[in-house]
Amino acid sequence: MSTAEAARRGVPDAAVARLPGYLRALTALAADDVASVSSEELAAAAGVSSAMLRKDLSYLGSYGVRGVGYDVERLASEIAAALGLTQDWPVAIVGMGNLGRALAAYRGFAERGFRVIALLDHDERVVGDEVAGETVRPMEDLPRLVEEQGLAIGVIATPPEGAQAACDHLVAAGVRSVLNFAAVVLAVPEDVTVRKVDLSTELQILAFHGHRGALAEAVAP
Amino acid sequence: MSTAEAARRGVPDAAVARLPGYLRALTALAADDVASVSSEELAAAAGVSSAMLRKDLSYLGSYGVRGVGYDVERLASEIAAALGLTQDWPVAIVGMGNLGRALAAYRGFAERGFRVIALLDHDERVVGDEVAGETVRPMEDLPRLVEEQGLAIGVIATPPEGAQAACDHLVAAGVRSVLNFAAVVLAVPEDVTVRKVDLSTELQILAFHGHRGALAEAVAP
DNA sequence: GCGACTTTGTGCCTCCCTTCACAAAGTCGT
DNA sequence: ACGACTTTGTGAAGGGAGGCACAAAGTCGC
Repeated sequence: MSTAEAARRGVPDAAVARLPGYLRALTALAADDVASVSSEELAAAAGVSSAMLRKDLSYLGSYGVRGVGYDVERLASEIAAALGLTQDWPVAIVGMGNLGRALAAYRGFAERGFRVIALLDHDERVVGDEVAGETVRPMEDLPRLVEEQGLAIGVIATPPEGAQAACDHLVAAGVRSVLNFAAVVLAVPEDVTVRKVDLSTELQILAFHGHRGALAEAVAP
Repeated sequence: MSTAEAARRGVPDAAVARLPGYLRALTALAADDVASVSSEELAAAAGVSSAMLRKDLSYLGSYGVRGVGYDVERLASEIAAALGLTQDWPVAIVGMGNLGRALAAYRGFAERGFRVIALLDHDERVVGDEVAGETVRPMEDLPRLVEEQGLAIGVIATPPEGAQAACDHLVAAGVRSVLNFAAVVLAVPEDVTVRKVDLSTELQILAFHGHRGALAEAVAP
């Protein structure tokens, strides 16, 4: 089964969400000059069960060797290919408030072909400011960024009120992948993919578990 | 069914993860002086189906009125109670690099009873620095923060190499809820809840979808 | 006070994901 | 060259979550 076939048949979303974890574990192994790894070892490194790892990898193809395991370099490159990480992914960050500036300064984006090519804000008082060595641009620059630089991913770091407008700008310019840090549900055409990251939600889920743990203790000590 | 009963019976994790979204939508409605809302309307605001919303809420109890809908204030307060947001949740941020400083400055934490009570770092060259109006403390302060201030949630914003050590410090001090921004899988005792937020993973998932979209187009235009 | 209407709460069904378990396949020692 | 051993890849079973559809329950108008 070729990579193209696998992509056409469709990898379950749940499996896709784990692939980056496998890739990271493999990269770490490669850095330690490990040449080969079993599903058991790799699964432990990625924090999943070995059966799940094997099934996930089987969606991509047969890249292991029975009785031996997986070639680290080879598997890493296959996963990277499946994720589409062989190409460059230009990223723009919209909203230069506290969070936006933090994201602009954060090095995590630079990994794996994600390049922050522009910082934008709709507020003309912020446009022109220098943030993390880049000049903040107006929203009107978006269409040009898409056409001339192949901008593909937009990161929304605006306050909740401005998020939908920012998203609309991105979509109108042709961006079809959005990472949303604002605490709102964004409405988008169905060919646009949105992923949401919300610190407040995460904390509230943690609160539930902490709360629940304390309660369970009180009920059945 | 009382809240305590509901908590004992157990709300599915998938439902818990959506409760913060409902709560946020309700808070927005309350701010607009809306007194009552139907499952259809609330579901739309939270971006889920009405059937799912009703099922999720049914895990908490029967707080709706048939033929009418839900009382906004009442439901908000029931969800807040279920999530454990009636109490205060002191939070500590560990790791004062780029990301840690950003999180310290980010106001999103202040919502809903989450108070950042301490910023920590293991590097003595950073300890004592002023970040977002707070003095950075050494890791050794953790046990005291737990005992004297009820510290309950730890946020890990260290580089990947230091994340496990930071987590061990938190757990040893008695923290049982951890929000992990580092790109590693943390090993913890089973009574500790860890949630992971990873920008790189999110971007890679977006890359997959962008990639796949382009591929599907090429195959069947 | 009663009937028509609205909207919730939930039993049931379906689908997808995870886990189990084993046959297939390849390696390594002799 | 062959047999014992290891580890993958996958068919089948099991479990859980989401959607459907309707009975139950309460409101509102008359």
